Amino acid sequence: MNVAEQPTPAGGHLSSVEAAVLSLRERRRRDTEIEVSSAALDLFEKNGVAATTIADIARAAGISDRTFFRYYSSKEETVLDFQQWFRTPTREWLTTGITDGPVLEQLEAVCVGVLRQLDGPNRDAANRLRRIRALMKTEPSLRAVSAMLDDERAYSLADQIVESFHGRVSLTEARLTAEIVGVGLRTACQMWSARLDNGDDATLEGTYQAVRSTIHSLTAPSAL
Amino acid sequence: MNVAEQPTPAGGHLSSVEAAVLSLRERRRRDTEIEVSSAALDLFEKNGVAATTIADIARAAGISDRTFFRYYSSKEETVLDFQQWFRTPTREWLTTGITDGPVLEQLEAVCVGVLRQLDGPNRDAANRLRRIRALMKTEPSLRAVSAMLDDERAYSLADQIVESFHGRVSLTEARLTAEIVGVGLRTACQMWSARLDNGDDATLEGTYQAVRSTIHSLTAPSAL
DNA sequence: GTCAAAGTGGCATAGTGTGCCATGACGGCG
DNA sequence: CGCCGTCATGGCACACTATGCCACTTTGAC
Repeated sequence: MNVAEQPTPAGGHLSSVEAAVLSLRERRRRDTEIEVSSAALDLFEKNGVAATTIADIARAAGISDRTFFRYYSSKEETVLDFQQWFRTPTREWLTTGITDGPVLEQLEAVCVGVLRQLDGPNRDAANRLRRIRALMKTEPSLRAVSAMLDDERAYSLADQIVESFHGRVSLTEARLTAEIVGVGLRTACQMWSARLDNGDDATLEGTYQAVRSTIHSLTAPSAL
Repeated sequence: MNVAEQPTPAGGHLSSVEAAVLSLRERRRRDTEIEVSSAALDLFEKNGVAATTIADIARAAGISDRTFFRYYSSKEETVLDFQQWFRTPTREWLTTGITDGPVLEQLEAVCVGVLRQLDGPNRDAANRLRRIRALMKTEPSLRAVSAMLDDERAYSLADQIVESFHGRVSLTEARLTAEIVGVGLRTACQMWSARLDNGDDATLEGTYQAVRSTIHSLTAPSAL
């Protein structure tokens, strides 16, 4: 697992395992993705999301409008693809790492692993995440597309869980598990970003743990 | 509260208190909304969402394209406005009905009240909800817009909670509360719709209670 | 009846999203 | 090296989405 040529690429994409053997084409695609994503983020910060057109982004990234849509299906997605960070670890868990403990805890452990990466070795990824979260505070269209993507991800994650757990988990449980983790992650990111803006130094992992325990205390204690 | 002229309008909109004194303008607007919403639902069921253009809907509803955008900002929203059913009861709770019990439970009680309406006196609203849920199973764009609206609603609901509870609830708790209830409602609607498709007869309220207890058991029991 | 406010439709225009096709680069193979 | 299937790109065309502007009508208050 010797990652030499890309000591974490500019965009802040997680350069975990997959950097192993990329063909030239794949590497160029990766480069273009980073170029587009990073150009878009700059433009969004400078002019706002609404005032930035796809043509602007494409020009700044050195590609044609037509090609833009072969990479992303909307301008908002260009900066929201950080959600992919969870995809590979999740797939690995589902294919080889399942234990017989509670599903929710296992999934949370996977996420904590990713967050720990962001707190530690993957600072530029975390910085990019922070810039995006800052934008999301003032850009409803980013929140909208983010909600869309989150939902789609939770939807398909639930299906994968049901399949991988082979009947031990109902679809309802899987859906709720996926959604609860999603809510937690989203909220943790918001809080983390807010705390950093206040001058405090918070970690993503720590913030997520706090959120987790808040969820716990909200749902559990009310005797009923 | 004598509702004479509209014994629950075609579209299935909740005709609760607000039907009291509507000016002519307001009533015509309501009528147009129902006309559009109902025409859109028919077209979506017949031709699919993607194949239905805004021009189609507008023509079917007897308005111009330009006017369409003064009612809804996308074709998907025309059928997803049922989320508004929760708005009035929620506002009433926040302005006059707050107790000092746990926030989550209070909000859940509000939602259960709405669901009970749908199970009982407001059958046509429930039927409309079911048609929409059926569409959502096969129409990703509807799910996408729905996720967008849900998120926006949760976002603003959290702000309102913080304000109304005047410091007794943190923003984080409010956000999580709003999101958890949202997740529960969404999941309950899905399950309810799925059960009806299976021939079982489920109530929205009962399904929601089941979801609620599943959330409870997912988050609480893992000792830790 | 008069008038301000609001709703409506038509027009123009910017931006979004996709199919189609020609061109050129990649990568395997003889 | 040179051939060729595969893939990525850019340009073009086209349909749809979305909004601003303006003229016209309706509503509702005086």
